[in-house]
Amino acid sequence: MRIGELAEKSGVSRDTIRFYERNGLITSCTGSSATNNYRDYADDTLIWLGFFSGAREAGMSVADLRSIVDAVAGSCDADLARKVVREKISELKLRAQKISQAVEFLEKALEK
Amino acid sequence: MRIGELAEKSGVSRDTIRFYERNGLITSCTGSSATNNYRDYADDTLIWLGFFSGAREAGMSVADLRSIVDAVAGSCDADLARKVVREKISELKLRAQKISQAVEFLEKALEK
DNA sequence: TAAAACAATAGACCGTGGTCCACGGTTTTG
DNA sequence: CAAAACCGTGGACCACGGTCTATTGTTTTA
Repeated sequence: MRIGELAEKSGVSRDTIRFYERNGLITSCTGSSATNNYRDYADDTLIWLGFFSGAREAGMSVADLRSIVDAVAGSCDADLARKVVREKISELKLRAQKISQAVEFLEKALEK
Repeated sequence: MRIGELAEKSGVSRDTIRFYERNGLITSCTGSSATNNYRDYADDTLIWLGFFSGAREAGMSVADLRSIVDAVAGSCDADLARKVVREKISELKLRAQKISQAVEFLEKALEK
């Protein structure tokens, strides 16, 4: 899949896709048909991009995403990978708590 | 209360407090004892700062906080104020959903 | 009363997360 | 085959949320 199609399907702009790639969130094999150097993306890149968009809205940084990708896809050390992912999960849950507290504060403000 | 004490008690740096004030999140009456122009904060500023810290971690922008403060403290129009606050609450809940989804994605990644 | 601690302002600076050119090459399409 | 549509790179630019510095003025405190 080329960048335009990926952008279209994922709802992530070409520029942002290139930005993510520069930052190691995704990879592309430069098509083997050597006449051009267009990026070629695997189908599952779409899945990842979907996750990234949601995760960004959930408050994760690009660096966070990077470390997840490195852990999961990099497959350096399975145990370490799991540890990284679990860590990110608990960070997310902590953030969810902060949200509850903020909601609570605001609801109290409404009551008054 | 002067800025140093407020910073100490709230855990928010002096610079950030002044930044928040510049951005309309808090106000101070310049002490009436006119020899200096030191900021003087009401006690409840501490409460607000606590909320702000949590809300920032929850992913709210300074502009979001500004509109809440304007609505609640500005007391322009009570109904409108409630509307603004409810809106922010639902934004927060949406974000919480994004978090659940991200957690779900990551937990699935762990299973594999 | 002198030094240390605190405060004010203005403005420079920083990382993050993109977004937007400009320019040149490649592919598609009518 | 020419024009339109697409892609690549590099670098400028942007908003956001602070943070830091310099300079000057005010309190505290020993």
